[in-house]
Amino acid sequence: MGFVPSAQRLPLDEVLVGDCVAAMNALPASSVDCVFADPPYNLQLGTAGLLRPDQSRVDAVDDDWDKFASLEAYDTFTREWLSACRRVMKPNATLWVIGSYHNIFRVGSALQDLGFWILNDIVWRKANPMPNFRGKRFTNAHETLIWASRSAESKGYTFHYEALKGGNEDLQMRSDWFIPLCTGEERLKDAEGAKLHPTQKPEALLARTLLSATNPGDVVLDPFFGTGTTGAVAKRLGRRFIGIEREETYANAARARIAAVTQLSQAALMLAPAKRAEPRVPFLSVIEAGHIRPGEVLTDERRRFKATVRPDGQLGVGPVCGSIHKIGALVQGLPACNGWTFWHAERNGRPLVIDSFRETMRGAMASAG
Amino acid sequence: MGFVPSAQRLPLDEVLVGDCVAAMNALPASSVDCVFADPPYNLQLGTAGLLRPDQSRVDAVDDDWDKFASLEAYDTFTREWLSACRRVMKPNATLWVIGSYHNIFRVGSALQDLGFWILNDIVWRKANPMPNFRGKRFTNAHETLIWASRSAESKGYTFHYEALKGGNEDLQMRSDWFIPLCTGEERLKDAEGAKLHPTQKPEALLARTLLSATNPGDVVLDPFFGTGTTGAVAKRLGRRFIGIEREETYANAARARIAAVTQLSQAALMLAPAKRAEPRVPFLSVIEAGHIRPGEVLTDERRRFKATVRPDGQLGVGPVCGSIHKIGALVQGLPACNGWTFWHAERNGRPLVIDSFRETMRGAMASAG
DNA sequence: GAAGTCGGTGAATCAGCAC
DNA sequence: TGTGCTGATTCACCGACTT
Repeated sequence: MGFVPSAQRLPLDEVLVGDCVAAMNALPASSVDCVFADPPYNLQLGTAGLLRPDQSRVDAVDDDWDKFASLEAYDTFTREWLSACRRVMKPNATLWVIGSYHNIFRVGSALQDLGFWILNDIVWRKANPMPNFRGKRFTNAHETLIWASRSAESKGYTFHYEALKGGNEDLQMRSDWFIPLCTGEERLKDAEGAKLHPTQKPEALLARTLLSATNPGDVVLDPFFGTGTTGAVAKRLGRRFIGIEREETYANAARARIAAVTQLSQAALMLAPAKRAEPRVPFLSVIEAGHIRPGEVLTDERRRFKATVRPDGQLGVGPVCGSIHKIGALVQGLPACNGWTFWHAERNGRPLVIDSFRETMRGAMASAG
Repeated sequence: MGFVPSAQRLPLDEVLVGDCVAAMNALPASSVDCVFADPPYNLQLGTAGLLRPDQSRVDAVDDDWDKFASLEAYDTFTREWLSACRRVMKPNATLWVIGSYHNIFRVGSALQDLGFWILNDIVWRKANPMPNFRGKRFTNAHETLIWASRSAESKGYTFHYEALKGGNEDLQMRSDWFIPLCTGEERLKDAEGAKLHPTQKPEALLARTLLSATNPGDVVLDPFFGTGTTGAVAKRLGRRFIGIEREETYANAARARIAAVTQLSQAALMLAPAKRAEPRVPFLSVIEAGHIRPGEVLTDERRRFKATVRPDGQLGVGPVCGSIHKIGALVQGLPACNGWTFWHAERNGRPLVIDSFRETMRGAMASAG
């Protein structure tokens, strides 16, 4: 432990190096307004390593800090750091934790057991997730954040409802957020150009949490500071931070990163989220929404070709089945085909292009991002 | 308990009325292929009731079945029904559970503790969620499903990867699903026109889970059957079901609802054959069929590497010979290689991937029965 | 300079069968 | 049950490079 902060004074806008539980226990009680925590996920990967289809190796998280002997050991660790957080939180402070299905159920249960009161679970929908290379599961395309107040009695927590609504085209901000991964310029690299930290979070994610649940000048504590995304965003948004990080290398990188950040003007602090490209609509969703029935026969505009709609969102022609695009190409003998503009369903005695159903769906999805 | 099923016979396509743990314990072990469970959420609402902005009262879930004395009582209940499910699941069966932040962390922790192996967490993004009337939180716009196999060793579970991909415009199905709430015609009403069940799930949600993770003819168990959405969808998709429901009123509504459902045609049900189920074609057969000549030189697509086809179906590079896969890995210096997609033969002056010969062979094999 | 191509990569609990 | 062989498998984005 390289620091001994006074029990009276908060080490503001500093990165403390050491074990987070010990460091938090050295801070005064009831002293921070918000906690953001990105704890180890306890991934338990296989020993063989995962290969991509091109035989390159996936650079997975295999760091020592993510290794726990058992679920019980992980639970003990979780209760300890959550308890330490709770002690330093002001009565109306709130806590954010991010995790995946590997750990988030353990974390959620533990914080309920400790008396935290869950306000929302938030889904970070990744714009560009890693695919599932083996084709054995659904693409793991999201992570979960839990937002909780210190207790059920903490009614006075900060939540900028109106600002969030204004930044969301006057619709309430939902619990599912669509945000890209941290890549490109934003991703910190080491001298060799490799990623400096395996799990650096996007600043956009932190920005939305801090804008939602803190005021300018509030103190934000991050017990798993890593390369300091929380600190960088806090400084830019005019919040104070306390970072705790076990690895000196990460702490140093975080200090340099934060030093380069400048605070936004007060006026610029509440930006509207950028508009995303039009949402992609799976053909299966069009069936699920009831626009097209399973078993219905689709044709081209001039009714020369026919195909049957399957309940899984594929089209069938005789024994062959595939996506709307693939089957469209097949029946025409072409290398490719846009199924949305090729296939039609009979409505009011006339062929209606299925792309019109997609347009309808997009209208419904617009409010949901 | 109004039923005593034989330990030998499965009560298929029936609704059993009674406590789900007792009912499951009366079923034979290792007998069902899939479980879908929508347990009580333990909502812990305040006693005052929630008012909309126009002062009308929100018709919230306040039924007795959703009341538990404490988190511990809810955990005990959860472990009991999950254990009973696990006993009746076949070794490669999978379990789906749906919940919200009130209960899903308890459920997820409990099933991990019991030895289930989480395959994915799935986010059901609601197209039309109820707004947050007080403006104190984010709109609760999603629920979470956990998909788990019976144990980490259950590698042979059903997952229709190719069919899902085909229904999603040839992209892997992600873990976030956008599906509307159950409303309108689909929502069951009582004699007064009020909703019959407070938490009826949309059939589209069940359809996607059953299409993903079961085969036609599979047995799907639902221990919290309610008004029988699982049974209705299972019947329509050609699956068998076992429903267990405590309330006679709901069970009767479910029976009537399911009786009115007709199964989709066999043609509409047929799933795309999984790629791995396609017949294996030895490389030697491709030579024997005359698609490739012994002595012919194969190359990679860009003609950087060369190998000679031997009459026994191996490839030779200088003094070394081996399978198309082994030699492909060798020349590239990789640990492994799919020779079918790596090697090309010159046809019409251009490299043609040898996998296309395999496709041709498969077509011939299929038509030959 | 613009447009297109190519390679790299992201918190991953990611095989099945014969012997 | 363990070992070893065969073989099935990826999407969105970014940056560097080529045309």
